[in-house]
Amino acid sequence: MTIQEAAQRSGLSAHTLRYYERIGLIHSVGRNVSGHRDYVEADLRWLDFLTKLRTTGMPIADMCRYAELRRMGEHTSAERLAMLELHRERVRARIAELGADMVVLDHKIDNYRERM
Amino acid sequence: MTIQEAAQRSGLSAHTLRYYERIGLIHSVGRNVSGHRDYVEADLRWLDFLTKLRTTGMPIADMCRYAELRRMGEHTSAERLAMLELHRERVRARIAELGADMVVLDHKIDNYRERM
DNA sequence: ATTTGACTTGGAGTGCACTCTAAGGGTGAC
DNA sequence: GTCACCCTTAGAGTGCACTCCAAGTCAAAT
Repeated sequence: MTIQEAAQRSGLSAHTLRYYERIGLIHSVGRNVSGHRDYVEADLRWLDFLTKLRTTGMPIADMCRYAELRRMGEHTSAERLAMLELHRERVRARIAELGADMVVLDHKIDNYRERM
Repeated sequence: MTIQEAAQRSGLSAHTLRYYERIGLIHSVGRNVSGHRDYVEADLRWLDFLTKLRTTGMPIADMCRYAELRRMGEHTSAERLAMLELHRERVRARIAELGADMVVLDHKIDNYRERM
């Protein structure tokens, strides 16, 4: 799969895919005879997971750490699990915060409606 | 109220308060005899509201637009209401997205747990 | 009277996450 | 074979939202 196809399917730009590889988020994408990147399904699954971490607000630096642990093998599972659990807690807190802020927003909107 | 007190109570830094004023987010904070900023309760309430918009992800540019409409008076209520409703919709979508992503995160965590 | 420290301004600097450019090489259609 | 268009790399540039700095003013404490 070419970088354009991978970009299409992952929702990331080709620029971003190269950038992710450069900083170590994606390890060893294959190259074809002419040196072009050749993505496989496993790369796409990993990209999807990375994208989930990103859209839920994990910093790139943490994602790099996670990717590094993953490359180091099975014995890093506990640390990876801990990272995910901490992240989940942050996402949960973020959802709660957004929910609370939306209540304020609702009130503000009600006020506007009443005055009109 | 001094800028330090306003910073303390709003949760923003003094740097940020000056920045917000410079870009037009906060209009005409009073000055005391020596030219120092002198915040009043109404400023604090406005800052709290601004902070809600920020933490829910509204871009600074949109907040400036909202602040500008507010300064223009009552006849801009409809446009401000429309902005808030659009923003609320985005926040709702964001909460939904985070919730969906958290389900994936939960599965991933379950997988780790089972394998250990 | 001098020191300390908080304030003022305009403008420069920072960190993050991309995003693009330049220079060069490979590939497929005509 | 040549044209259009893809790919490669290292490195520079961008946009956002702050965050800090320099130079100067002012007020209270010693």
